Amino acid sequence: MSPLVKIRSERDQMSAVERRIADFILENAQLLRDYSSQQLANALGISQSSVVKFTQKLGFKGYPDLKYSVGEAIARADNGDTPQVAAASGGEGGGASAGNLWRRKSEAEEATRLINPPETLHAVADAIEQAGRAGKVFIIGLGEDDIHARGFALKLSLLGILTVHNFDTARMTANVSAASAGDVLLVFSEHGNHPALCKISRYFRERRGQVITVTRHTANPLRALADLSLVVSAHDELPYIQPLLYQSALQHLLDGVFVQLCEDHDDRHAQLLANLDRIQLMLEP
Amino acid sequence: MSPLVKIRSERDQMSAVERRIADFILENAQLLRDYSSQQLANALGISQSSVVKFTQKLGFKGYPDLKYSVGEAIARADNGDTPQVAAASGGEGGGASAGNLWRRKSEAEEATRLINPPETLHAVADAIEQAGRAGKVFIIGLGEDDIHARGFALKLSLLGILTVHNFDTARMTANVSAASAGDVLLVFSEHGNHPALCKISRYFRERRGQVITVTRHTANPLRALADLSLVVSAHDELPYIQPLLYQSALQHLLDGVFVQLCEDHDDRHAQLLANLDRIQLMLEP
DNA sequence: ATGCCGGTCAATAATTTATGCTTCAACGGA
DNA sequence: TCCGTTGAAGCATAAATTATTGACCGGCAT
Repeated sequence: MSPLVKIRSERDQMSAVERRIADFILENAQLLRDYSSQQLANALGISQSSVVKFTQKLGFKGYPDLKYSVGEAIARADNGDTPQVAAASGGEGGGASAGNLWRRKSEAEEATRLINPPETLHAVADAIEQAGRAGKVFIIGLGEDDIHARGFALKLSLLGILTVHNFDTARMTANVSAASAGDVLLVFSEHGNHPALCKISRYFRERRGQVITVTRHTANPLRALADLSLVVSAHDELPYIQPLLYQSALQHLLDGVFVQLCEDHDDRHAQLLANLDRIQLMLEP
Repeated sequence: MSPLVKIRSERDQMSAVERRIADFILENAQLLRDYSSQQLANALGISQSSVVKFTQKLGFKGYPDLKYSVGEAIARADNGDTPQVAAASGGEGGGASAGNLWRRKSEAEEATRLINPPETLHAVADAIEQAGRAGKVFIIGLGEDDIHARGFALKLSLLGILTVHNFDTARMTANVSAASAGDVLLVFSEHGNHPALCKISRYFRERRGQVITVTRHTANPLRALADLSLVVSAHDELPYIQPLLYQSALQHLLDGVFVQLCEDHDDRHAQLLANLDRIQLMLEP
């Protein structure tokens, strides 16, 4: 995976100094070739050890390893971009941004996949499965987040998992008072700092329920409350592109959980088939 | 020029030791990543200084410089066959299907892009833009289709386009009676054979409104009624995968329309920015 | 034969990278 | 509010990697 995508994806979680390093590398990747860790540190007015620690935190063996990887990424990009442009311009009018959109989405999806360990996905799927067997699944999201909340709730109900979906904090607060141990609350909140959602989550935990949050990959109050948290990485300078990336990456993440639910549990799968059949019948009588 | 080509071209004029270094690098370029100059020397049973001298003779600044260049060359070369990524993501539990899901989605998105001519996308964007300027945009979808209807309606309203969204045929029927020329109806229906939606569309046409349908790429009654129709292609044998593909491809299609709306009309873009700002303010007071 | 020359190496200097330790500031709980 | 904890950042230094120096050796032309 491209180190640049990785840096980009973790940028939001970084400290100030780390973020400066990240930005410098992202903007001057080509310069890295001639920079030692010390020079990079000087350029930013920070200590050399910070640079090394930065690289290690990202999972590289050390500074030379990062440098080498960035070199590869640049080389690949130089080669990868040209055919892409050709394909896009050959494809359709206005296709430049269309092809580009697709590429950006892929990056966001990949970055998102990387920051959510498979164990977490498993754990989330398991928690939902358990709750579906012995309790209830509460789902909430506001605004655009409601779209995903709604879609996911629909899917869970197709699997025969009882879900309580709300898009209104007042009603959800009321509903949550019926929660008990073994239940799960799924909170969708891009920025994770909506006070009402935090309150609901806290209340839910007090009632011994398990809280799963889905937010951006930042340190946010909501996520801090979670038993399990799914995180999304998606960035773009263009304000009308970034939400598309966020939603696409989030959707991909949810799809992953859904697939796992289907594949890990044969009975869920069977239930899904039955429900799909039933719906089919309803649609064309 | 590629360092590997350079090495090969000068190989014939090298001394014995140099030639052994050259051969080793040419045959094991990928191993170079993890070799220091000392390790390389050990592997060949020669001195480390010979390795350094070798690199300098070739015109590199030193060993790390050669190493970096070789890294670039490899990255450029194995453009296309990168089994590492697939293997890596396929490694973990459930990862196989995760990587596969991604591939299938891409295929569906591409297929969908291919069957929707850019003129149609343009026409749809234009129609919506017109309606937003001089009339109303009605949006309806049932069940899972409602998810997309809802999401798209939300986006349009961010662009300052007045939308009337319904997920209930009775209410929509009532609303549609307020339609007039210059209005647009956007109908989401995967299979396109819901009688009530057909009726609503017909009624809408009678009132001189423009009907845009979003359905599967099949001959279906709803699509037959459309002034403009967007179509989605997405197939999979697995019943729990196919809906994911459908939704993903559909979303991508809608995103394309949305981007076009943003990019073709600066004022819409400006409106979007203003609305995003306003929302931002509301979220964190 | 002998002096020159390119090639190699061991030793070592120079540079670069990695790590241990300290300080400081922010956060949360008593 | 105070205190203990935590984590980020820098400094000093150890470790490593890389580059250079100078000595040695064998071939070769003078």
